[in-house]
Amino acid sequence: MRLSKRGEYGLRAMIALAEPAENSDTPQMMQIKEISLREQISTKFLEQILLTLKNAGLLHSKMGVGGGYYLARSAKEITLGQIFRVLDGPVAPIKCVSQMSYEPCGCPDEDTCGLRMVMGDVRNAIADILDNTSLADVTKRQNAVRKKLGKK
Amino acid sequence: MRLSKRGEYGLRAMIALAEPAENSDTPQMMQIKEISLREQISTKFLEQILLTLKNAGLLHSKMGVGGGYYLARSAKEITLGQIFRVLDGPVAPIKCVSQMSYEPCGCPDEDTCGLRMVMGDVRNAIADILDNTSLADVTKRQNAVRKKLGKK
DNA sequence: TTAAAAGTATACTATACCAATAGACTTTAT
DNA sequence: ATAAAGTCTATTGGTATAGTATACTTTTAA
Repeated sequence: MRLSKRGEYGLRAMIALAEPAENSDTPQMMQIKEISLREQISTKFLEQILLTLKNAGLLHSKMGVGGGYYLARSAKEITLGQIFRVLDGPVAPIKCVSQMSYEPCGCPDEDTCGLRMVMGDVRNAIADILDNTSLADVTKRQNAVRKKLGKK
Repeated sequence: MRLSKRGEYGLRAMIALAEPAENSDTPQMMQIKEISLREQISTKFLEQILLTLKNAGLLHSKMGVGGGYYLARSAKEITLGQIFRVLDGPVAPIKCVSQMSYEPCGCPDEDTCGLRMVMGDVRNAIADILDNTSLADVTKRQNAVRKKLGKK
């Protein structure tokens, strides 16, 4: 049940982009370098990832001097599920329970397949979290912990 | 969030081994061929998988004519989580929230990392299902559906 | 006692995917 | 015009997946 590095870096970057915007409604623009430095991610690799996210409509960008990336929508309207699916594909552990890319799995009878039932539960549990957690929820939670620990 | 073919086949095989034993307390023995035929799994590949499961202590076997594999413990006492971990490793989507094989993930500060918090939730949701579902639970559920649908 | 059934054990292979790197190209502000 | 920034395509090295092949050992029934 693994999150790939692409997924991890992409999620981290999106959270970073959501963070400063926290108290303003104007989208915060950040440069690739800025993010890669702060999150310790290979710049070139991050380039690809942000591009993918942009092509998927989750990010906008501005070219040229003083450019950068910014969220395509407000942090409340972007869920981790959306980001995850763009970078790592379906949430389902097995294709026969996938909503976005169903495929039969070769068991004798899908209707009575116990593995399928359980994996369906797992898929729903994961999707429940990822689809109901927005970037804003994440930054909110981070701040709560920071406050509690008296950090930064 | 993927279950590998090894994991899928292994779980399927274990469920198959749990099934006939349902109403008896004596462990049901099945041969590799029998299982591979019924579940449409490459015999040679399944061989490896069952061997792994055996070395992990979840299966026992009997060699020679009339031999086969059977569950090492009763179906109630084997959970899907145990099987999964043997074949596919940790349940956690990211190492920094893994119980069985923790590793830091390189974010600036683990305590306040939002991604880590959410992935921790995901890990717990998955583990909750997998560790609280036994092979007996699965076969029970299968039978309930069979009955309801009037199948076989 | 020996042949066949069955599991055990290693090694190998082809393919795909992942993570990262490289380099050339395009757009934009100054 | 030039430098800063994103865009695009290709390539690389490594690892994981999903098997296949082959030789070996143990057990049992004829």
